[in-house]
Amino acid sequence: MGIADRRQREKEQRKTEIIDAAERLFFSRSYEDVSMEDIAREVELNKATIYLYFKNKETLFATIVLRGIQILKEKYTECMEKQVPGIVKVVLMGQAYYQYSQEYPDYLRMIHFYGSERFSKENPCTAEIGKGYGTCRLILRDAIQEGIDDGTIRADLDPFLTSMYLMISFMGILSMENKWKLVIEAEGFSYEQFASEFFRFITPAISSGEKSHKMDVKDFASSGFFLTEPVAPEKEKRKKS
Amino acid sequence: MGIADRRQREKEQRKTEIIDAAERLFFSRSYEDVSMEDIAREVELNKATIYLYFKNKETLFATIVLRGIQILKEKYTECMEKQVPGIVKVVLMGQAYYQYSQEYPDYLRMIHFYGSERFSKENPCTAEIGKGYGTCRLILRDAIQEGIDDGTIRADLDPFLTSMYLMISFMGILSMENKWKLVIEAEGFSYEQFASEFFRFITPAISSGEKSHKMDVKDFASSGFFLTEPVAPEKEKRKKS
DNA sequence: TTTATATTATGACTGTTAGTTATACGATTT
DNA sequence: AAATCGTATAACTAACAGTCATAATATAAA
Repeated sequence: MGIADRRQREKEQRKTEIIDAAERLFFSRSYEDVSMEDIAREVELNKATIYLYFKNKETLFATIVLRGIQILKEKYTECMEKQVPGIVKVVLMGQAYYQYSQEYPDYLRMIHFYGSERFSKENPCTAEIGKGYGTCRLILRDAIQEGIDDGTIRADLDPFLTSMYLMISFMGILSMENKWKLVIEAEGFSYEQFASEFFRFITPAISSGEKSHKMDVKDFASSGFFLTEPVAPEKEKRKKS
Repeated sequence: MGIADRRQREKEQRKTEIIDAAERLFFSRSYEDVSMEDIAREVELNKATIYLYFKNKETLFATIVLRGIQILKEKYTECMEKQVPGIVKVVLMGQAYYQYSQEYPDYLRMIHFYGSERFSKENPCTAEIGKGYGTCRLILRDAIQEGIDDGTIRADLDPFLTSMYLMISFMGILSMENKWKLVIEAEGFSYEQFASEFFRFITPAISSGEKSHKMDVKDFASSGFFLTEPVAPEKEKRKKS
């Protein structure tokens, strides 16, 4: 009994060792630039051994992506638990996404890479990753519903659609960092400003314009609610504070 | 003289034949599922011959992506030439993107695939594709500037940032069709409604709230300006008209 | 017309990689 | 001590991007 247990534990530990080794490599190089040979060398096992633990390279990669999604889910859950109006939860979730992109840029890169085709939809991991992302969106949707109920979010919005639009926007803004950072900085913005300003841009689209809009500008802007100071439309004022 | 000309023409024709054959295959299968052998067979040439015309598979793929970008650029230019207020141009550009996604779903898929890493940034085609996309965004930025000048768009918005946010949102909304279509339809929406409703969602974020906001709702909603009728927040009204 | 030259095309090749298989090892059980 | 079972491995296959020496073909020169 104890022996079977130990063997089970050892097996799971081996699996974890493989994931850890693969993660180190996938964090530092792209999917195509990491071969199963490389991973085998990193974890000091034969390549064929890895295939005893993972069906294929895709599944191993997806397992790491799932780790990343899990962390994001936790961040969203924390936002939801805060005692603040619905619209503030929504903005907090956007900011949580931004913070995630700064804390775990490699997970985020892998998540986006996994989302971009080439990975089989039949793989059970794909469904699980989709479910993980879906959970985040559901949390966001609940926050939107709360905002509608407490009067801080436009009552005519559909919570489902709005949660989709916001998730897609968050994802888009933060998946572009590598690609468009230089363009953004060439225009005199830091990426942090770029992300922060997005919340100020989007708030009027969701705000009920009564309680919440005034609240954003007056109460939150000065108390660290937004990531940075607002950007004035004149170029001269764009320098990062 | 005439002979050199003819040979030049013939060479370019061969190149076009290769691109056309590759396009047919890349339209029907994914990047990884189309081999250079396949393309060679399709165009009835030896694989090595293709390498006389294209440096590598990436470059051939990118050449097709450029065709797609060119078409999008033309659509944006058309919107810009319309004699309408700035905010209407902006929404028209979003709709142009939607129409493009319906007319040329395969180009769009290839464009998004090209954008998702794995393709070398050193390849001159990558820069050219980036420039093509950049041109679209500049057109959008000009439309936003016009809207600010004619009072239909919030004067406190930065045209550069706003054009980025909108482009990213358009791209995001329309790159998700394959992935999230089922989720959206499970909620009782058609993808067309999903895209159309986005414009109604985003308009308050850019509208100056004076001339333009009322204009959207009163004048345009009933005259085909939006793609579909507005969606009421109740699930019962979600069926596609 | 014949020969030389340049361009275009090709079959056969290399190197790399994901994934498989037959075999060996080592711990546990009989 | 022998049989059993799970784990590990070396050697393999198949597929593919990209290369190269050689051949075929068209143009130019003799």
